[in-house]
Amino acid sequence: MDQLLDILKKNQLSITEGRKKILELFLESPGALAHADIEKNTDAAFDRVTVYRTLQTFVDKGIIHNIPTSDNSILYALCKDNCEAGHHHDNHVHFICDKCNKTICLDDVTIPDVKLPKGFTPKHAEMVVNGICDDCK
Amino acid sequence: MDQLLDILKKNQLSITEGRKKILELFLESPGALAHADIEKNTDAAFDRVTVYRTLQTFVDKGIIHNIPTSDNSILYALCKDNCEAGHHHDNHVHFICDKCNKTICLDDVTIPDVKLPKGFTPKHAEMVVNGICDDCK
DNA sequence: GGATATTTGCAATAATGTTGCAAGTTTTAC
DNA sequence: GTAAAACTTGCAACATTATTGCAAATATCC
Repeated sequence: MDQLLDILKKNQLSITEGRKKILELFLESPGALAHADIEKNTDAAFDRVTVYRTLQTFVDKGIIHNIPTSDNSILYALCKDNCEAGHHHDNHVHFICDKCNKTICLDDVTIPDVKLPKGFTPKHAEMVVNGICDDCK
Repeated sequence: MDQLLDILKKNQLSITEGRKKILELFLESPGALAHADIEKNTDAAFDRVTVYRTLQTFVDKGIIHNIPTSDNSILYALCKDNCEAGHHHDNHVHFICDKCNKTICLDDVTIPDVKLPKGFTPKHAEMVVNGICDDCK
C-alpha cells in the first residue's frame, strides 16, 4: 500500500488515481504489461491518453522500462529499486513464454558482454529470450 | 542484377517490379530498413499494402528477418545466405547507432548462451546493442 | 482554504497495419 | 506464342495504435 505512494513520492510525482492504479498493476504483475493489458485491467476507467501519458511519465522517471519484442508490441516492466531517472539498471534478460505469452524479467540473469568488431562502442544492451517458462513446462 | 532474380527464384516467388525494387533496396543498404524507409526510397511507386505484403512474404521465405528495437519500430534486415524458410540463422547481434540511428547486423557476433533459472527452456534469443558505430566514432 | 501548478479527458488528427475484392501481371501448359 | 490458371497489385474501407491542444478537474503548496 505504502509502497505505491513511496515510489510516486520518491519520483516527485503527484499522487493521482490513475498513477496509483497503474503502478499497482505493475507491482502485482509477475511479468511485463502492454498498454492493452492496462486498459483491460482498469476497466477503461482512465482515458487511453492518460494511460499513454502515465506510462511515458513512468519511463521518464525510471520506474518502468520498456522491453523490445520480436513481434514489436510494446511491453513495459517494473525497474528494480536501484533504477533512477535516466539511469536504468535493467541489464537483465527478459524471457517471453511461447505458451502463455507472458514476459518475465529474469532479474538475476545479467546480459553477457559481447566482443564487438573494431570501431563499435557499446552503451547499452538488450536481450530477449523466447521459450517455455517455469509455469508452462 | 542476377542476384536479385536468383534470390526470388530460389524462393519460388514470381518476379515482379515491387519485389525486385524492394529486394534491391535491402541488397544496397548497409543496415536495416523500416517500412517507412522503403516507402520513401521507392517514391511511393508501390502501394503501402504492397510493401507490407512484400515484406511479409520475404519474412515468411526467410529472405529478411525483423529486428526488435527498444523504441518498438519495426526494422527488417537481409538474412544471410543460409537462411531458409522458417529456419532463420539470424542468431547474430544487432547494433543500433545512437548517432546516425542506423541498425547494423553484426553477422560475425553470435548471441552468447545464458544460463536461465530452473524450469526455463530457451528456444530463441535476440540481442540488440546500442552505442556508437564504426562510421560515427 | 485559496492560489498555483499539474494532470486528466475530450476531440481531433496522424500514423500504422489489415482485409476483401476486382483488375492487372506473371507463370504454366499446350 | 497464346490462352488459361495462378498469383500479385492497388484501391477502398476499416481497425488499431499513438500524439497534440486545450479547457476542466484535481493535486500540491503555502
